[in-house]
Amino acid sequence: MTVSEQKKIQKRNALLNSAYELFTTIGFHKTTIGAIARKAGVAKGTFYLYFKDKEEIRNALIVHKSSHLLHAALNALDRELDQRSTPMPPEDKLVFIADYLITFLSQDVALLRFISKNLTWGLFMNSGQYAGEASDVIDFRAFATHALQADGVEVSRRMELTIFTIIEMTSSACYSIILEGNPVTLTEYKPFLYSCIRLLFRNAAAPISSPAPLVG
Amino acid sequence: MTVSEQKKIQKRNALLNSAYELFTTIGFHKTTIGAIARKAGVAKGTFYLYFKDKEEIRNALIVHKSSHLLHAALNALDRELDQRSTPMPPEDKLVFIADYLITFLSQDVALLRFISKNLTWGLFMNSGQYAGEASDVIDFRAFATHALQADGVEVSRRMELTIFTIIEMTSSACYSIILEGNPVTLTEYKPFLYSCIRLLFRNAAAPISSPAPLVG
Amino acid sequence: MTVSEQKKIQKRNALLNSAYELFTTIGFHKTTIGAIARKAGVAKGTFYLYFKDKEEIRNALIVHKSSHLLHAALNALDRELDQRSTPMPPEDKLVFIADYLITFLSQDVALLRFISKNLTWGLFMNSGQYAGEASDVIDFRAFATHALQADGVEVSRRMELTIFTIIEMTSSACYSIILEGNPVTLTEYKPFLYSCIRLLFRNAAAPISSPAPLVG
Amino acid sequence: MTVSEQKKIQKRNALLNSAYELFTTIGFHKTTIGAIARKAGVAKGTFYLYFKDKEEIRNALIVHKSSHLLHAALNALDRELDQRSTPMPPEDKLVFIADYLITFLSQDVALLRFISKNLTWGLFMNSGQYAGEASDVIDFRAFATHALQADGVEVSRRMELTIFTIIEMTSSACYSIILEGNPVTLTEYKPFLYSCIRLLFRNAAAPISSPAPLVG
DNA sequence: TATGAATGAGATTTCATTCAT
DNA sequence: AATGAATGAAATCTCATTCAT
Repeated sequence: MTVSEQKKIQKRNALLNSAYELFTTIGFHKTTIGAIARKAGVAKGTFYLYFKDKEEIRNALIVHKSSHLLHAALNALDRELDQRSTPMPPEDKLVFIADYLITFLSQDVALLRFISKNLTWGLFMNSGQYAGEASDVIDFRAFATHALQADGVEVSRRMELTIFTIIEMTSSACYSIILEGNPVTLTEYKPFLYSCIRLLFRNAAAPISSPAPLVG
Repeated sequence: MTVSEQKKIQKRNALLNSAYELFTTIGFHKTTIGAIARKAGVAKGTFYLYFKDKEEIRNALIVHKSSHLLHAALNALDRELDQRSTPMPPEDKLVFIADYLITFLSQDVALLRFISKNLTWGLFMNSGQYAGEASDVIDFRAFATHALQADGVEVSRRMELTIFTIIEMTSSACYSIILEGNPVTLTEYKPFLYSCIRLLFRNAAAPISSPAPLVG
Repeated sequence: MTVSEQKKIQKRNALLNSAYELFTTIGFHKTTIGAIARKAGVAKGTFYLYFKDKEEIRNALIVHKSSHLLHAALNALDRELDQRSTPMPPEDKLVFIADYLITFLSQDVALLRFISKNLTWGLFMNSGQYAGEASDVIDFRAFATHALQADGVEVSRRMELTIFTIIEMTSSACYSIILEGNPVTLTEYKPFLYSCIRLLFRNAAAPISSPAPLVG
Repeated sequence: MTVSEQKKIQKRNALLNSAYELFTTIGFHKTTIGAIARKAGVAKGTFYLYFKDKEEIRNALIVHKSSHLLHAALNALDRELDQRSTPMPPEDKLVFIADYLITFLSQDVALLRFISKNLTWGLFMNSGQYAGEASDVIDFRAFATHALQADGVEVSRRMELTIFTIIEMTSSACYSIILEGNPVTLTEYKPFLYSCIRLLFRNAAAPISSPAPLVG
């Protein structure tokens, strides 16, 4: 990589960091391109050499941040698995990842607010156009399918819907609780949430012929 | 009510309708106050006689729309109950209301998009500042507590959390599915979702010592 | 007319005058809307209450200025006719108007440069879209036709083409001479040009088989 | 000529062609130097090694294009003369060249629009500063003088003015007609225009006291 | 010579808000 | 109470030009 290429990457990163900081402090709409450039230490026109407009830099950030986050969670799971002598049941893995993400985001509210309810979007959608150079972005659904199959779990249609539902439930509930502290504290909510996750997961994993009795 | 008071209310409503139409078609941030006034057939300055700024009219709309929606759901439930000879179990009531809301919103995507993830916010929060003159807004949590108690269900802490979780899960999942048609169609998803709601509800309603038999 | 309507017209005129002065001194493209507004003593945003963009104010000016000019020429002709005891032949009227316009424009080079080669455009074209409020704009072709017919001249196809050709020849040649002083002075050129006009006019007015004598 | 000199000329030509295409399609003012360079396949900075600014490349183009055009017309006249057994009267030569130019430009409206009313300017003026390296540019006035003298026509002051007037009349009228199709079609206008040219020319060539017969 | 990243002045345009009528 | 002309700050985006490589 030439020196000038390095400089370009540095500038791009400076712009991304600057934009992230402004978006999370004063908000997307109140952030001006001039402010992003100024904070990044470049001229206003330079911004346009790297991004078409504010939307583009926001999308790049969402992809970038959510992919980073998921990687961190998976790495943490790997480390956990390495330390154990016994295998971890799939259900526990699910809860482990959920717990990692929730804990992480509760400590970085700015990040939570930013990727907010875009988490699913960020992960499910970006195999497509926005992945761009961030080719390390993960298709979470494909990943989960693989992981479960590797653990001997049959990924039925029902299981797919369950995964989807768990993600939505978890992200939405935690978003509310972390940001609004309502109706309980996160500490109090966590065990309850995990029991819900386990409940739903088990129900999906169970053989249909002997289902958890759903309706009387 | 004097004629001039009637005129004031008419103007206010014209502004609200105009704003709603613009917010749902071209978006909140791209909607200008000038456009709202023009569409409502009043002068720009008149806007400021009724609302402080764009935020204020948006909040008034959220409260107004979500309260209307919930009232419609409750009315529908009442009509259903009137027609039955046998009482309806609380669990069925929950599913009935969820089904009403989901069906309604899937037929009015603009409304869904508008109140979007503000549903909880709109209902839980507005006992406070935004209820304002729209004093008919419902505190859904209080309502649910009352309704369940009236049905002889003990509203434990666990039940409260369950209600909260069900609302988050339902609204978040349906938002994704209706707007993105992903990962399944709404028709396919509904029965699955309702089985999840029943599962969570029963689990909360059941005595802890003898949990709803899950599986395995 | 209310006071506020008067003020609006004053502002509009202030903007037109300001734009004209700047267009003729520093040129259309180098003139900024900010400068027009500043010179007119109004805020930048006010410009946009009166004109869509720079093009629009330019077109308004062309129409305005060329229509004024033509009216002045016709008024001068009327005054001349009033003073005479004998009627003026059509050919002389043509030369009179040409002379008036050339003399006038040679004394206001800025105006000449501005309406420059738009004279024909300004007069022939603006029956349509640009006439706008300047409803006093003249359709020169229609006018000439009428005037000639009133003098008993038959306006044949050949005469129409002659009028068109004379206008083009006169405006184009005078533009070059006044602005570039090349290849002769205007004083030297005028008698020559008028003889050309007479030559072409007589040739069109004359019966084809027996041409009008040129000189004498 | 060294290889590097050849490359320089190629680059210069690439820039000229690129600029011409852009000027004639999107217009001079809307064409950016970046676009010219990109289309020519060179870097933006390279532009400045060949031309000072946009004005300079435009002037180079006007000189280049109009000189080419005139050469083509004169070559066509030469070929015509070669094919004839009898000499061609000067008046016919004038009409021949006018016809060649009009026909050519009506088939290349982009070129017409570009050199538009700059034709005279391009030819009369460029003996001076803009001729530059394009030393093949013709001084049309000098040329016409020579040609007429060679044919035995005395080039009086009156003849000079006539030539000038004919050029202005022809270019201005044809510009209007070709670009606006107004007030007649070119096909209909041509014979009329040529009769005007002949009329003016004969009038200049004839002894003042005994005018040339106009028609027939 | 050639490059093209970087610059930053400056142009256009929008719009919330005020205030005289 | 209602109007809407006027404001002018602020935002977006462009582009001629420079200069280090």
